[in-house]
Amino acid sequence: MKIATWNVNSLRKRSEAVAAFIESERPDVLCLQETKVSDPDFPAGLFRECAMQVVWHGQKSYNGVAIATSSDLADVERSLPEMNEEGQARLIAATVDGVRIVCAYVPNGGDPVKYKYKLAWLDHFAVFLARQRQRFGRVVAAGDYNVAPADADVYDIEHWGRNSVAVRPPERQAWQRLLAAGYEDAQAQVGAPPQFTWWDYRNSAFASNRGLRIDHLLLAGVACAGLQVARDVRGAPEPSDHAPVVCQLAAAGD
DNA sequence: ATGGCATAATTGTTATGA
Repeated sequence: MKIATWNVNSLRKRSEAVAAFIESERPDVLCLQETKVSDPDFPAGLFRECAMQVVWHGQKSYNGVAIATSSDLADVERSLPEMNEEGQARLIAATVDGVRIVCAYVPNGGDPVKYKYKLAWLDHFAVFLARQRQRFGRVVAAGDYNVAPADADVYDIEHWGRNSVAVRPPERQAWQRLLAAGYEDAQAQVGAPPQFTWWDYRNSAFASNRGLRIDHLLLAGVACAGLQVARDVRGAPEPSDHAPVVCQLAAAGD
């Protein structure tokens, strides 16, 4: 099974890019974040034309997540339990071919006022992931985590700033608690050098490869056989500021 | 220290992102 995750920064703005990515990469599962579209306006036809089923959980203007698959979707869940009072659409989960797929858009928390919400969200997410693993056994939790787990996941930690978003100790500790819920970073499984997944729109950050690795796939009960960042997608005209990450799962029993 | 750029909401300007 090939699983891709991509923060598209507006699904409607990126509809042609999404169709082109599906056409070229042919993922079995595609997790999308920052769809930025309310549920009645969700462009489901885009996925029908690609022969994919899709489920979504969105809101007006901000956030929004979706899971598309060329197979069948079952047992769909929306929202993180106990974090729904904020009304932020950041989580959707579904089962595809016996693998539980979790698609998450973790709060950015760049604003100090919102940082507490990010940390609270991550703590609830750790509990959610532990329960998903207990219930389903085989889980892939993909998405934009807004955490660069190590300094190697940052182009230049001193230039970015050790007190800047995505690298502060509390959010890195929260990331460790996600692993402690019984998950392994697909990146760690393949052992290759980490690749950035996000580059600022400003100051030619992509051209000079000043990026962060903040989009991840956490695995429980399954193994990653190959992991790639689709950098060409970030280099295309009018791109999202994130590139897709593509994970090939090892066949069951491997 | 701030802004750079992009997007959605609107249609001049603000909220948000990482």
